[in-house]
Amino acid sequence: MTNYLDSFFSALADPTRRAVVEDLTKGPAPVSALHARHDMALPTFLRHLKVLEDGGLVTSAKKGRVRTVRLHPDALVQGTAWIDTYRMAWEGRLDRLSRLADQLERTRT
Amino acid sequence: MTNYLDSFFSALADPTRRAVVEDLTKGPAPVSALHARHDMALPTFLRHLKVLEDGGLVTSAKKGRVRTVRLHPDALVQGTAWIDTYRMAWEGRLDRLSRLADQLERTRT
DNA sequence: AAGACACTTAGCAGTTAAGCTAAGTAATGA
DNA sequence: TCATTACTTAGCTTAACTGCTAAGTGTCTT
Repeated sequence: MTNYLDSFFSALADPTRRAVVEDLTKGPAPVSALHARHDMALPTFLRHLKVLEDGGLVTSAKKGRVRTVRLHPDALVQGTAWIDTYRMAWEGRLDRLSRLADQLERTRT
Repeated sequence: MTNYLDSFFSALADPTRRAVVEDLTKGPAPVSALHARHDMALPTFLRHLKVLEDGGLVTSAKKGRVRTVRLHPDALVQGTAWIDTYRMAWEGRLDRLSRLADQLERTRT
């Protein structure tokens, strides 16, 4: 019952981490550049990056002394799959409800 | 910087709570019916329902001694709005990248 | 009126999360 | 080679989360 969705959604449940995802849509960036716009200690920030990486949202690679972080391809697509499934089920239900309402309406007139 | 997305995403970061959302796509249900399929104490389960309600995913109303829980209309739609925004930005970027790749390809030949 | 039913509240225990500082390692640049 | 840069690791504190049990409140049902 527990799966990668736990870590995907908890990764997004924090404003700092969502801001990082937002930044990364502009392109890959080194840790230090990402850290620059957040007022917190580097080790704390690195923990956030690890959470994003564990959640499958970003990947990173180190070259020399610089670690470059980038959005994981398809991360957001795959992550929304769960929501989309139940969103469709729910919206389908709403559709059936309105068809039912239409039928009742027609029966009455 | 902190907003309702924090509680929306953390509400979904738990398998029990996602299962409840899943159940509710079939229609509204009383607390006891939802609780029946989860092997945990009722107070614990009620806490999960509260997290879902705080996250704007479900609403509930009590009639007599029964509390009926239902999916909040548009909850999943609104909740995916954030992801969709950055998903589009990211996919747009990928599109630009592939156009660039095409151009480079053409330049070389 | 009394018992059963459907939550509800209160409070406790163990675990995980988010922040910090201090100290360490590996790669550059002068 | 020595200092600087760019992380990295270790360890600590506080707060929040997830589970429990025990006891309480209001609503039926008989």
